Amino acid sequence: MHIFDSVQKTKRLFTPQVDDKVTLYVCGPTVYDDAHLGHAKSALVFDLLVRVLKANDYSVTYARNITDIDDKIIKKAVEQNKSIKEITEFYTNAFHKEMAQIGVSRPDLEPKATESLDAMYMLIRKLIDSNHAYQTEDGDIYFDTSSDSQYLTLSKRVQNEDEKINRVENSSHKKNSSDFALWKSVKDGTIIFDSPFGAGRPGWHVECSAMIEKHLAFENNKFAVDIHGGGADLLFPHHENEAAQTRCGTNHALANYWMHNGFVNIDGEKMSKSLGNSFFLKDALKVYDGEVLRFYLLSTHYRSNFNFNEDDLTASKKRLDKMYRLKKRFFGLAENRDKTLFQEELLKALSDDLNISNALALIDEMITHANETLDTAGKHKELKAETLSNLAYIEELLGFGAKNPFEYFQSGVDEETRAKIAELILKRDEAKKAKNFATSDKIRDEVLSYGVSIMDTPQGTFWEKV
RNA sequence: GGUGCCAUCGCCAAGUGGUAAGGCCGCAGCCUGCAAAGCUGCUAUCCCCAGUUCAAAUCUGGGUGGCACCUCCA
Repeated sequence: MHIFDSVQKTKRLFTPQVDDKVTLYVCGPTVYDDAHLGHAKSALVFDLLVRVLKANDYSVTYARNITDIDDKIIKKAVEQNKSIKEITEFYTNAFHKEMAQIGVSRPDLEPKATESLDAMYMLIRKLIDSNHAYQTEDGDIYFDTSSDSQYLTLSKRVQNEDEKINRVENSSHKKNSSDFALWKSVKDGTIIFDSPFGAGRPGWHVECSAMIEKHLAFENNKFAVDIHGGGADLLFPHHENEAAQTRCGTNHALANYWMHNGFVNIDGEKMSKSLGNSFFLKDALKVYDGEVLRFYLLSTHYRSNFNFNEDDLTASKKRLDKMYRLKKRFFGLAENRDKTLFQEELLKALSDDLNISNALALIDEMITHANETLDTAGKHKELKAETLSNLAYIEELLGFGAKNPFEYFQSGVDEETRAKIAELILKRDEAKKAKNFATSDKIRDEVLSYGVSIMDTPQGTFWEKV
């Protein structure tokens, strides 16, 4: 398997540190608001990565944190006169529910900041003891970036001298402008945790380093985790700072491979609250099927920026429809799990830094070939077995096609309408049998008025929601 | 201003030295009572200029045009 390492900026052969065991850590959401399409994209990308790693016979331990200590959470709690816990539980539950709707499996570990304070204290202690961190007069603890000769090697950033001077003047107690908070002492009497360093709350960056150390890292490994992932915007400063903390506070580097997913834009615009709420996953799910969203958001390479657009989504849906129509032709038949050449090629494509475009092209070709063979030789036993196996493999590896195909095409249509459509189709079939085509076509128009299309097959007449 | 990324058919999108995958849309045809679905066929030389090479979309230099990060952010 090959992975593009976004720090070394090159595609590297993936080799775990320990045998066939892979540790993966991905920065998860800060639970102060609803998940947007960007959260969905990131979760989907690493969900796919885990599936592909497993298909390559790796044993994967995947951790994605929940940041439930944060200034924005506190702000919201104060605004809504609720407890921190009420806010974080609400959004954590919503996150889980929405991720499930787009087929994202739960990670093996989902550490919360509030449950990892001990690990943070330990790391901060080590950093202070080794002179990589210092406490100011007012109780804040900062990481001393000048103490780390490798600082900024991750994001390959060059510090701006002018800015450096300005910031030091603005922030009275920091030694260097780039120093970042490990611990913020309480100043306004809001939310506090009692730590050995006084009351306050941890900085964002230290949460991840500490959780990785607590849950995934082995003391004497060269790297704390094999792969560290997250959105492209996290490279600096978040990952840079995480890496510095781990490097200076433990005896290993943070990650061997870094993966950063591209951004989701809406109709060419960067997502922002001023654009309204259309970018919330929950709102997208009101309009589009979760699996269609999954397919669409995964349909382009994970490192590219993604432009969310309704026309493209529609085109993408048609591609998924085609797979389900093939599944219809096999519905009810027993699954077969023999490994086929197609499956080997599919895995090979995805093992090349998750090349989804090549994978989807292979799927399209497989579908076309299966349809073609089925059209010309309906009772092709071998083909049936192979196709069933292929569809099951796609479901496992990519999470596409798990639904009942009839349900897939008819989702969102209420019982009453379904009954009415069924009744009309029955009438039409009678008219057709009597070769009364004027009547049957009239009935068809009536069926179509429900926003569905119908298709006559050897197995009978079926309808799909348009 | 600093750093970095990108530019492939009407649209989406692979391909990083060996002669342009796939999907959507469109056109023609097969199938069908007619449709729909399915199938078949057709449609680009890769932003511009210069260079390296037997060979470049792929490498180098220059240009033009987008975008991202540098503050919280997936």
